[in-house]
Amino acid sequence: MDRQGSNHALIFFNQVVDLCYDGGSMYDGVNRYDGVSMRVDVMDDSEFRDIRKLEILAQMTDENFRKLTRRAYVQNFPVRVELITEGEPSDFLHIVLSGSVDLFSAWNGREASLATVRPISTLVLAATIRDAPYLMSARTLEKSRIALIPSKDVRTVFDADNAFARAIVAELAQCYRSVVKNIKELKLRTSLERLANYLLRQQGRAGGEAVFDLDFEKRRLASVLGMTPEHLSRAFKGLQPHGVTVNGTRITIDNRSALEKFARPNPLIDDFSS
Amino acid sequence: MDRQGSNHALIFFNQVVDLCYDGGSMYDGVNRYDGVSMRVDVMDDSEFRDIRKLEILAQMTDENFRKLTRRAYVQNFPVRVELITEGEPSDFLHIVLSGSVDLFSAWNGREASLATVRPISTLVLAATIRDAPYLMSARTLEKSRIALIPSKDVRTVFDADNAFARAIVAELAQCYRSVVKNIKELKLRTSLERLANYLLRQQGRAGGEAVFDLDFEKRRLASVLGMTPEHLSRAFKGLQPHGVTVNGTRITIDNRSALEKFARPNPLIDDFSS
DNA sequence: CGTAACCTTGAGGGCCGTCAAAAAATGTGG
DNA sequence: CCACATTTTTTGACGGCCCTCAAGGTTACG
Repeated sequence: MDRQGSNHALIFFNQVVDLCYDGGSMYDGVNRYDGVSMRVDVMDDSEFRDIRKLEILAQMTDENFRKLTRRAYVQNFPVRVELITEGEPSDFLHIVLSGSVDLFSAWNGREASLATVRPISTLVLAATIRDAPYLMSARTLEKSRIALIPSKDVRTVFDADNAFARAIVAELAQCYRSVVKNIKELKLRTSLERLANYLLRQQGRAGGEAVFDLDFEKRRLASVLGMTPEHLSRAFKGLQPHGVTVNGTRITIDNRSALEKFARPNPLIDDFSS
Repeated sequence: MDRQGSNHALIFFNQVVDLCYDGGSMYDGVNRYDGVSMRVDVMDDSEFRDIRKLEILAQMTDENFRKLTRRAYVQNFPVRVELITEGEPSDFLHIVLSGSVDLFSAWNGREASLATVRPISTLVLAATIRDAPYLMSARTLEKSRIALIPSKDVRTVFDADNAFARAIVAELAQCYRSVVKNIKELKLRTSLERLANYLLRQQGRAGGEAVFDLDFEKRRLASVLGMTPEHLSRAFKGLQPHGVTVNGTRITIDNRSALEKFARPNPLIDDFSS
């Protein structure tokens, strides 16, 4: 295992040159951001273990795992770096190891957040599998550590390793279902109802406490929920009669049953697990 | 091949008893609909060939195909029959052989169309794979012929047949991407823009003719596009300045380039193929 | 401590939904 | 094929939801 790690180290640094300092490379735009340099690292043992824990990688053979990670590398990105851009070919499968990433899309001068990706999971799996252009762009929401696996290697191993292929099906089916829930929410609920249900879900994730913090800025929350920041601000006021108090990013749910009565949460829209 | 067909015939009729006339079966409610009886048929040779053509079934071994279709059967449904109901366990993988099916969802007294399924493709693949409850309901839009494969058999063969598993990944990735496009459309476009782009797509499907017919009723189109029928009626008027004339279900696009200028179609939202 | 984000608040207006009723289209039984 | 009932579509009036623009307040960060 140690030797693998060392082998990779060399290859990773080759990749650094290719990917970060070459003129025409995918990531050459990164250095725009305040002159912050991206640290590119070997994928060390603990990271190997982290990645291996990913559901889609856990069951595959060691040999195929090695094939998959041979040309892979890990990189640290500062906040607000655009990792991928919609419309471009999907050169890499990205795996978020730490931090968080915003998936968004733009059209005709407008922009909308579509999802947030947290560790440890993948970006743009579907695009990689279909060898199709990205449908969404991605940018870091905070300092993030991200593994990049060449899409071609993913497809090669996908064709060779049945456990990997099956794991990907499960992951994709999960992703599909979560997007369907998103559409249902957009088409069936008003913005006030979406906010109310979001707060209920968030409270659940925060351990059910009556007081908890929003886990990202309101401007983004507005976009995720499909509304403007101004409207979100008013929507919070609109939930006061239903037992919600807001102070900065701190939310207090004084009366959960009242909020539930208004929000009418539904497992077929709000459950993340199934 | 003939012998296969005959063997299945007997099994199908056993299934008929189990599924259509038993008190507690999934489909016993079907006969509610105006006393119309569902015709349940053997899956004859031509239908075998049709199903086999389905991308997700084309590559699998004959033996696994037999396993998959052993307990499967084919049924004719009249218009407006609810085939599946959201929240119920996914007992069958449905394959639309002819006709068309509306996928929709309801919450809190509201209802929205989410997609239309046309031959030859599957419903609820993700639910079947994950052995999870349906997220959407489905009803026939017209007289339809539908094959039903027990979900358990799908999962069994999925575990045994690698070609099948891979084909399902491709199909799921495709479905995922199409749902993402749907979300982008909802979040980034106004209803007028959604209608304009829908007309451009529809014109393409109709062979590019300047005059073509809508392929389903306006009430449903409104729901698919995320608006009310009344608003759709006004939206059509709103597109007149952009070169669109409407007469009943007949659409005339007098000035495609003007419409495109307004609609700004984008392959990352409007392309169905990629 | 100052700059630059972000958040809030107000005013105004456009988009879009609801309700109601008339017109048109569709389906049904004789 | 016609007459009738039903459903769909259209139109009008109205109101609420939600966006835009602008300004002031707050927070975060160098």
